Amino acid sequence: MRKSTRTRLIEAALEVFGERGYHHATIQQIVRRAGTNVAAINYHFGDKAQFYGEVVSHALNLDRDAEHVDLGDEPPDEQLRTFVFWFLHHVVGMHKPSSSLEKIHIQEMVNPSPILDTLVDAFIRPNHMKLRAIVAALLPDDATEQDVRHHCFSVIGQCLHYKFARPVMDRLYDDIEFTEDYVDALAEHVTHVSLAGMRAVPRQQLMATRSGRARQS
Amino acid sequence: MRKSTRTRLIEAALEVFGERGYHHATIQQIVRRAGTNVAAINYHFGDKAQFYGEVVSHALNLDRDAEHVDLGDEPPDEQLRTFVFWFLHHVVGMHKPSSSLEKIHIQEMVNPSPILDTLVDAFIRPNHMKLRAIVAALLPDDATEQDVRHHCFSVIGQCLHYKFARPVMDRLYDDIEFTEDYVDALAEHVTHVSLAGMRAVPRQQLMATRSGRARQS
DNA sequence: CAATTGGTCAAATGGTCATTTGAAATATAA
DNA sequence: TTATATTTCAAATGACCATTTGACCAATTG
Repeated sequence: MRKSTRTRLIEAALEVFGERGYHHATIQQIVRRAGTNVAAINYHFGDKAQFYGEVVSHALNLDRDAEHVDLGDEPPDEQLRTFVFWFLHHVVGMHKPSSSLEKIHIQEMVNPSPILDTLVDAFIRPNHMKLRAIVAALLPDDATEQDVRHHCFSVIGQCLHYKFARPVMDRLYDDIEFTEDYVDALAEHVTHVSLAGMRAVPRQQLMATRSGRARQS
Repeated sequence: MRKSTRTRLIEAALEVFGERGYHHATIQQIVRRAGTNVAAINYHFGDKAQFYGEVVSHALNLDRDAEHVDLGDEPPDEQLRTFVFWFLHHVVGMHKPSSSLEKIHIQEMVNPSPILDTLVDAFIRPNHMKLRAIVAALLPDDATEQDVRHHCFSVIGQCLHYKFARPVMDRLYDDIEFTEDYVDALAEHVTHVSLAGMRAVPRQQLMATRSGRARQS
């Protein structure tokens, strides 16, 4: 027997919401892809917002079942490398198509909806904590909470830039191609910069003289 | 005499497009702020798209007249520090309100419109080239084109993350406040990581053994 | 069989928005 | 002043969208 309308709707919506985001996705596009009509949304889910909630829950369940990045028991610098490779390939990569959850993750960062809270709790925070543990292991013992956070954000920020700034990059350079090997090279670069940043000595002594700069213009 | 309707429209639109982006800004909001009505847009500019084009041109002209970051003739590492402070405070900072052009820059990265080409040519590329020059001066002479680009993107990516990921950061940590001093500290951190990444020895020898990783899951 | 239920459908409704229209007001030129 | 062009306005139009409605179909149940 054919999949139930409800199932087809959720699967179609997963794709469409991932491609266009909550606001730009229209019910029409979803029901057309699911081979039914708009009233089915109202019947099965109430309205668009509740529907989106169901779709994200479904994606989170799929994700729970999927295998996650395995950091093994390697030394922390190797774990960082593994993490960055995983993050760039799955969340940013284009060739190996990101899961719908990861696409929705990106969409929600760009145009947050109320569901972002759920997404942070169920998906983003766990991954962030994994990274935090690695960073904390790499930094000196006296590193502050701020240091740990900032190094985490440096890692993630470098990676996500290749997602968010793609339209700009393509205009700055016309020879960029995100092949699998190229993403490998990017991952190696990000790992290299991040590790160097964490290993270099702190620079607290400079802070005092610095504040005041950049207020020039 | 009162400013012309045309001028008031452009100034109001600069704010509204900066706050909401092209797609989410409505003509209503703009004309209300300008104290006129919707027909004025059609009369003076044709339609919303052309109007937006005029607004961006106007912002670019303002920017041309404004003073830019002065990198001086300091050593390149100091120039990088200056650049990062400037970028974080102006493009990312919240307290010192970004110019409308910088807000539109961000909006266009998130939801590109056809105007992005213009924006890249007139605003983004010049700044990128400034950063490129600094990065090239910091890297060893045998650094490849790819290395230069990637280090540029690492700098910018770390900075922009504090703009794009704010909704997520606020949910991960409830004690972040983007005061002026905090942005100073962020800038110092980004500079530190970036400099460390550029000074550390290349890692070409690792590349070969790396490709293949992260294809595990 | 008849009646109820669960599910699907095409069409209607109502809201938001950009865009157009035609009249009114204001400035400019003759 | 009169005539002409420019600018503003309130209201209409039409596109797109989410949501609702009521009819219709098919399976289930007594």
